Order: sequence, then C-alpha cells, then structure tokens
Amino acid sequence: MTQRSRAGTRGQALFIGAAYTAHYASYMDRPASDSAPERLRTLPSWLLSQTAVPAHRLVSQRLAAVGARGYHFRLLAALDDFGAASQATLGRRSGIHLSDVVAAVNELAEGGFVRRSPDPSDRRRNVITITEAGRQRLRELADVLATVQDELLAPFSVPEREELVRLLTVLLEHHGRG
Amino acid sequence: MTQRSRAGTRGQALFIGAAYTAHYASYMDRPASDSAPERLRTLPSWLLSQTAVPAHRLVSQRLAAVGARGYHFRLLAALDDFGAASQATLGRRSGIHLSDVVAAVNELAEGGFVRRSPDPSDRRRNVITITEAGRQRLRELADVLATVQDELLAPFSVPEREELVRLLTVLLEHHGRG
DNA sequence: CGAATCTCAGGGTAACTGATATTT
DNA sequence: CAAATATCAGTTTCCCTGAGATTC
Repeated sequence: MTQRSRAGTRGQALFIGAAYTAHYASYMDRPASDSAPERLRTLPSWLLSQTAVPAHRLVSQRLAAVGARGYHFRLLAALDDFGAASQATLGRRSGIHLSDVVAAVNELAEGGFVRRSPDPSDRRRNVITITEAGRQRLRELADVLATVQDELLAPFSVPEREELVRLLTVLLEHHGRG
Repeated sequence: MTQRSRAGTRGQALFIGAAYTAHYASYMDRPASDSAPERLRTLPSWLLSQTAVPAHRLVSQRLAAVGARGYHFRLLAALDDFGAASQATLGRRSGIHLSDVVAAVNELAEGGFVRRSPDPSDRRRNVITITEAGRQRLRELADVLATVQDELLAPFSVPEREELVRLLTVLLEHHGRG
C-alpha cells in the first residue's frame, strides 16, 4: 500500500507467497510486521492449498484417534445416502480411486461395518452393504467431524461460515475432475 | 428446506458430508438432485480439507512439470524475503519440518539455487544462502503459481476472490500451530 | 471382440516420528 | 548437563499408475 518496492515488478505472481507468509508469521521467528503484511492482501491458489494443511491434519488426527480414516467416512456416507452398490460405483460416488476402494472396504469389512457379497446378477461385481454397526460408526465419525468443524471455524461468524462454504462449494463443483 | 427427513435427527454433524456430496455430484453416477442439494448448504471442516484436493493437485502438478516441489518455492521465498539462515530457522520460517528441510535443501543445492556453508560462529549450523540462479528460479516458480491461481479462481469475481483470501488467511493465522 | 469389474503391487507428495551425533 | 542443530530412516494419508484375471 505504501511502499511496494520489488512487489510492483513481480506483480501479482509472487504474492502467492501470502500463504507461507501467514504461516511463518505464526512462528514468530522474526517480527512478522516488516515485510509480511502487504503480501497477505492477495489471492493465492497457494493459500488455498496451504490452508488445508491444518484442516487436513486435524481431520486425519481425530479420525485416527478412533481408528478411522477419511476414506471410511466417505464410503460409509456414500453407502448410507445411496444404498448398497458395487465397488466401482462406490468409488465414483465417493471420489475414491477404485484400487483404494478395495483396501478401504477390506478395512471396513474387518470391523463389521460393511458386508461384501457377490452380485448374483453380475458375477464381476461385489455388492457392498452397510451394516447396523456401520451406521453407528458413521454417526460416530460424523460427530468427530462436527467437533473438528467447530474448532476449525471458531474464528468465524455464522455468515462468514456460510460464505466460506459457498465459495468452497463453487470451487469444488467447478473443478470436479482435474 | 422442504423435507428434512433424517437430517433433523442427525443435526449439523452429518452435514459435514457436504464436501463429498459435492464431489460425487460431479461424477453424475446418479442424478445429484434427490438427496445431495440440501447437504450442500452447510459448513464442513471436511469441505475445506477436501476442496484443497484439486488445488493441491494442480499446484503440485505444475511445479513438478518444471522439476520443482512446494517445498522448493517455500524455501526460496523464505530465503528471498528474510535472507540467509540456518536450516532450523529456515524450517521455522517456512513451516517445513526440519528433517524435510535437509532433503529439500539438498535438492536446491544440487540445482545451484542455494549454497550451504558452515557457520563459523556456530559450528552446529549450516548457513543457507540463495544464489542468483535461485532468485531466478523463484521468479519462475512464482509465475507457475500465478498461472495456477488464475485457472483455479476462474469462477470467481474479484470481490469473491478477495473474500476467499481473507477468510483463508484468518483461518491460517488462527491455526498457526496445530 | 471390447468394456467393465475387482485385485494387487507400487509410486509420489507433504507431513510427521524417532534415533543419533555434534556442538553450544 | 540440557538444549539446539543437522542428518537419517521410517511411517502415514491420500491420490495415482499399471498390470493382471474374470465376467459381461
């Protein structure tokens, strides 16, 4: 705003550094005041990609604390929403790669949360069905995520949360397939 | 909005599924209209963590295309902004784990982008210095990221971009240390 | 035949853990 | 001695590739 120094020459491009700047500002290895602030007022793809780090870590940690992973929630939710399905269909619905569906379903089946049975009408397929234990597990995992959510979005007002969700949803829909 | 069905009983918690719902809506394995939309109007930590996936993939892919990684940009930017530093300091400034700084600095040194020299005043330390080639590399990577950014934020207006950046920055600052 | 399904083996990034040696 | 630094080895999650084998 005041003195742009090298900033002007580089243009918007370098300001992608905003994310990491905000990041190390919290480390306080040096007063963040001198060069950081100006960079923070910009629009980084980087920022989006980096902001996810704490969110992702939180989500993963909390799920791991109850012995689950993100894939488990996504699969159980897809099953609960749309009903039993083949693994390929399940993968498409949950956005999980087919080869990873195999492993995740193994894990879920081991815990008794889903049942894997051959499809009589098409012997290529396995039909995956959610069990009652699976539905309970889903509620448990949803509770975990709700808690994470509250912690994560603590600094925001309700309208701000809604706006954030709206923006992220647009983004997700716009980039459905990379 | 009309019929809430099971939604009411579960409360906010399960609506964390919004992200994955938006995700598979794009897969169109099934009309997304029947059960998805209502869930989309909510505030998921999950959504944040999942929205990053396309962003993260894009950033990684484009950096990989020029033989770089996210760590490279973060380290070079930290060096350019704050000057030469020990690896430990560099790690704190860039938010990169010390053990990963070692490997990334090796890679950067191999390309001639940084110099690693022992600190005469403290023989535990290596002083990392950015070279002229490193500064040029930084500009190159910044350009790559600027391009990614434009693609990623294509669906947004300028005020929307600013609001997104603001929200994400608040989030990043609020959760500096997980 | 081509296409879809399931399975397995393995790669890659970004983050983290733990152990160790050296120096302050 | 405790603390900081640097290094190395290994783990985890999520995403992806490629290759088989079976069935439609």
